[in-house]
Amino acid sequence: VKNGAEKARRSIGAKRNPDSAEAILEAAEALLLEAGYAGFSIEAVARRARAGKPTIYRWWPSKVALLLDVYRRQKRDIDYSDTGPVEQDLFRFLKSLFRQWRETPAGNIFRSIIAEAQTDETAAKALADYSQGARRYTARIFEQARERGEVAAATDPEQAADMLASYAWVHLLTNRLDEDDEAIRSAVRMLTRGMLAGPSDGAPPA
Amino acid sequence: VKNGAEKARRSIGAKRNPDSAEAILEAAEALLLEAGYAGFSIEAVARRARAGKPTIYRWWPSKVALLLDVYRRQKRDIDYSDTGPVEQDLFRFLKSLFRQWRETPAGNIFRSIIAEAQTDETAAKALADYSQGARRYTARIFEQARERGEVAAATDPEQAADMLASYAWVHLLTNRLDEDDEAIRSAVRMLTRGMLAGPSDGAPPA
Amino acid sequence: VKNGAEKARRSIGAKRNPDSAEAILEAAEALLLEAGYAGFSIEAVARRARAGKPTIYRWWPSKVALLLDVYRRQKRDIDYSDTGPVEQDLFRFLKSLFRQWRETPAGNIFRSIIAEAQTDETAAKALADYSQGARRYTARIFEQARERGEVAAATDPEQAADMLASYAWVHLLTNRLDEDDEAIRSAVRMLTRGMLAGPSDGAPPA
Amino acid sequence: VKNGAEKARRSIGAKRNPDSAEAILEAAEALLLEAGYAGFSIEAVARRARAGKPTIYRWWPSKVALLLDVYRRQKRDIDYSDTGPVEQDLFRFLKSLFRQWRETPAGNIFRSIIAEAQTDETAAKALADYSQGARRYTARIFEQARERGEVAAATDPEQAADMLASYAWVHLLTNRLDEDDEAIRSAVRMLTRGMLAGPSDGAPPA
DNA sequence: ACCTAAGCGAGACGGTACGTCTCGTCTTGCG
DNA sequence: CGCAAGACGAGACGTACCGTCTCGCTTAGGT
Repeated sequence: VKNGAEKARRSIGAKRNPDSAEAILEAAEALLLEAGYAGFSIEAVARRARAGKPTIYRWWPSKVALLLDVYRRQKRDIDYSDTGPVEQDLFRFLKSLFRQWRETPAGNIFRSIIAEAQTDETAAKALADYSQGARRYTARIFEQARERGEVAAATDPEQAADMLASYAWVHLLTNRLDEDDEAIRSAVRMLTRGMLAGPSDGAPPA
Repeated sequence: VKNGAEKARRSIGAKRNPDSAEAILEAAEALLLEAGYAGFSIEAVARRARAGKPTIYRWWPSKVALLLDVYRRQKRDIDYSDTGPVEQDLFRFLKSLFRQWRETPAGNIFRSIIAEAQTDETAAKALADYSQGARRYTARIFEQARERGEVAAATDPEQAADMLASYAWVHLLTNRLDEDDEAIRSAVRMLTRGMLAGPSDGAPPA
Repeated sequence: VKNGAEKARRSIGAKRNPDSAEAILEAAEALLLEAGYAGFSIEAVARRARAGKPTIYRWWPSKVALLLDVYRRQKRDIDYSDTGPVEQDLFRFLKSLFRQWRETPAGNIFRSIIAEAQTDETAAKALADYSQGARRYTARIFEQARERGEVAAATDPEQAADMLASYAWVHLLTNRLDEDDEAIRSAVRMLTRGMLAGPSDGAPPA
Repeated sequence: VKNGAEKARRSIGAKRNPDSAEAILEAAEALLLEAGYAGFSIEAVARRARAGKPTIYRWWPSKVALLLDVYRRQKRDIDYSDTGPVEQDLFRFLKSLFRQWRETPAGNIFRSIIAEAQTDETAAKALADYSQGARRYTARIFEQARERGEVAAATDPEQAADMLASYAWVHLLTNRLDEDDEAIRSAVRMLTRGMLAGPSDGAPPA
């Protein structure tokens, strides 16, 4: 990224050197992009970033913590608009999330994180923390809809966000991010309107 | 399983020794049950099965192949009853699925396969095949419900099964298999009735 | 040594803070006493002395320099009495030397210096200087004995001191400082009377 | 040593590959020769021998064990002849030992071993075992002399060997392997005849 | 009845990565 | 300018597995 002949980074005193953090995150991202998760090791990141391993371990207690930081560092371009109607909001959200996961390294990084969490206890914890935060954030779409009176007062926004995220995660994990608009809309419809037969046979009551 | 003092297995001539295969699969399964995917290594399986590593590599070209064999060997005991009402069927299904995942190696095995599928192409293919089959199978609950007129004719059973499976998978992957009955019932309700506000504020239209 | 709750030392201006030097030397000494040379690292000394590593490096350019300073700081309490008879003098000398090496940091410090001198040129020089001095000093026991006519006029006091010191050093280096009195007396006897068979079969000629 | 393009060594079955052992010992020796003890690390040996670190740890439990093996592997050209007279035997022994220590890597290797033993517990043990063996071996010179009636029956051969070895070790450790013949002869004389003044003033009783 | 072929357990091999330790250098911010 | 503090790049430590190899054995099946 910089010129290869750059000077070795040094300590800048008894505080974190942001250059090192930057170099480490960049190296991690590049490795994930070039060689996938298989090529991603603390050793390799250190080598590429010209950083000492202890420097990485100092700031990222585990591989996943680093991975999550790389994931977070991706420029987000997710459409979280919660202006309603809710079905439109959800469609836009899923559409833009799938696109980002498809077209940037973010998707593969997040897949790696989920995979790692199946092996490593601390990874599982880190993922749980992260996904709870994300869930809470997404829940705002449902909260706004509830305030607008669009969805039933009894709806639990977090539960709804959980359901929504599950749908997205599993599509990511099974390489099905290329669903067409109709499939996504249909999934949203099931979440919002359910599937029970009614007077108008499942049409929205209103 | 057998007595610990058993004789060392030997070759039974120029053909595969089924006792060894059995011992290897059993050891693998036990490791997955006891320590999860983290404790699952060819080295550990060989040690526990008192088998040579080459014997494992001879018959299972990769870790994933062994994993998949262990998975296939699992006995399923899931309640797929589709007698209706559909919400009851779904509740029973999730309940028994979560229990099996919690109490047998199946959960850890399945988690492992999902994790491995993020890296390994074979695993991805196997997972795709398997999950499509499972989805189709689960879809029967919704098909039956449709035939009984319980759910709207427009409901896509596979799509519904996909949604249901996503909810289950993500709970497995994030160590949330211990949801109480009310949470499961609430998730089922969201799938079946949706969340939109109606004349009776979210009550089922019928 | 001091109360653990003491305030952090600070600079006392643009000159060396003797408190820090003192704390560093004390910490180094304590570490050598407690854990031997294995536990002696600049890192550990700094930690224990609550000093910054650069402070140590500022005043002691190398590990060896600090080691030598710690050694010089040791109080000696060796019985150098040269009143005769010479075998008694030598026995008392070895006895008190072994005791001091066993019971104070001096033994570990000296071992460390010898070890370091095998690698480090400065240490080798310092050790050579020191040991020559010590040899000359010890030689006085033999000189006095010669003046008293106790030992042969041809005896080279420095050579004898060298032999004596060698015996002591090697016992230090091989953890054999706990020899009983008889073993020490026997060693002294070999030095003084030799081992050749004589008219009275090894008895002193006189 | 061999041509650099040699094939990678492989396992030769469930038993030690002597080629690997050889390559490791050669690499270790070369490193000690070229860079001294400072450049000697398991890591470096493995790199140079094109061996895996575990292969080294499998056969040499510690750095010193390897070091000792390298030392033992040196072609020995020590004159252990015990034909008498004993003073001649001892002179020849010391002379040839000093020469070997001076002119081959053996001296520096042995210095390293002694140094390492000051730090590492297992090293100390290994050195103790080795030096006891060597002492017992050297003691034979004195035993033979005793059988010939040359030295007093009360002489303890091991004690004498200890004294002799101490003199040699300390000369090695303090870079004094270049003593001239007279100094060595004089040291031997002190061991054999002692220093006490006698009727003939220290002359041999016989 | 012999011989060959392949499977078996065992375990060593060259590697790579792990997470921790200490090294000696550097900067900061306070006094 | 000295000081405590502590981050930094570097690299060794000893361990765990990886996937491959060869050994010495055992048995089955073809001749």
